[in-house]
Amino acid sequence: MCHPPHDQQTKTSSAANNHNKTSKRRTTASLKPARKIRTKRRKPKYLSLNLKLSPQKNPQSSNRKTKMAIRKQQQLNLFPLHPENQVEDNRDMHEDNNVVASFLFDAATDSTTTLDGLLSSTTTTSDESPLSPPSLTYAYREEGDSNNGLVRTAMRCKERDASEERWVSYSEVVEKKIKEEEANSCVDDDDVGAGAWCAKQVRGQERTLALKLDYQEILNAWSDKGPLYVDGESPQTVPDLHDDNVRSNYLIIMSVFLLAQVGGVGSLWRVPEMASDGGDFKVNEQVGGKEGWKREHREASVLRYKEKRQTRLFSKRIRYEVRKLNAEKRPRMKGRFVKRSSEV
DNA sequence: GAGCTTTAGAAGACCACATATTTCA
DNA sequence: TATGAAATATGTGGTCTTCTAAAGC
Repeated sequence: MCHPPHDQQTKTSSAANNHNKTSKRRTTASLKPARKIRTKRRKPKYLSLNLKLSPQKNPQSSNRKTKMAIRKQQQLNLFPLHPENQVEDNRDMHEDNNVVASFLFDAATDSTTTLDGLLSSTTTTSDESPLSPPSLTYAYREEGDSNNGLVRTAMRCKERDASEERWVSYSEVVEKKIKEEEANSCVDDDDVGAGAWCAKQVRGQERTLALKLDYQEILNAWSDKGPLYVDGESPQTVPDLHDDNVRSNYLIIMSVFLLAQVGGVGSLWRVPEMASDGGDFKVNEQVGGKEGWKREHREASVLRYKEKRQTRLFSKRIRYEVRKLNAEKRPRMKGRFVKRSSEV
């Protein structure tokens, strides 16, 4: 259950208690100097939307204001700004995380790779199936052989040498590809469109092609596929990952989120072509052209996305206002509901 | 740098009960 | 097939506890 932000009063009171205890200890051990005041703030342990919630609540003091501001900076950016609205603040995060992202997605060296394959395959090695999509595990096995190596690699991101840059901008690759194809007089204008996996074309070049995700493209592609949340269904509804269509869409969402977190928005994958029925994603080597995304459709999608983004709400969603009212009226003891007295 | 203590804050548990949903006759 | 009763599931908010990352020693 997702609760609203904790009551500040509770926090302050418990903090006050702690301080009392501390001061007591200090008096007994007065010879020792008091601890220095912390200068750094801890990072949030878990992903929290708390600061996205109810931002308009009246702060009770400027102290609290600054506290909240500091904490806000620490929150993960669950819904990062659209690339065009990004500001410089993100730069540091990108610098820190791009290495992780590059390593995560560097696995995609085969043109047959799909997001599905990339995310679901965890044990494949090049020995087992040379034709199967390269797995994330395989990516790490370039350097190690642990099954959970990828995770460790991600965690170890700080240890990686910054000079070990493997991140290849998709646009660069596409440009190269287009130039090559233009040189061969067989270029298709729209080939830059969503979802071209062009590892084949660049294989053999100096660098291994990294699987890239075009963040904007994915969001645009998703914008006309309905909300991320399943409105009107019970909150217990979870994606049926046995359903190929659902799984594909779900994986895309997760990819967007993951990329937003670890890779920023600077350089991202291109999304595979989405079928017209909104269901499956297909890797189509003949993407673009007349069968691919039509310009008008894409513009409309972008518009829809922008509109949705403008009107996005971060407040807690109350499904049943009546229950809220009832709960508010319900008697409590130390925050817990208690039985109503019979006289009422 | 390892190992310990302290601090602070996120997350989750807890409660009663009205309402929603499902099942069955 | 329609209806109603019974059974079951769900959601709601304030406070407290637990857990744990980070800082300090």
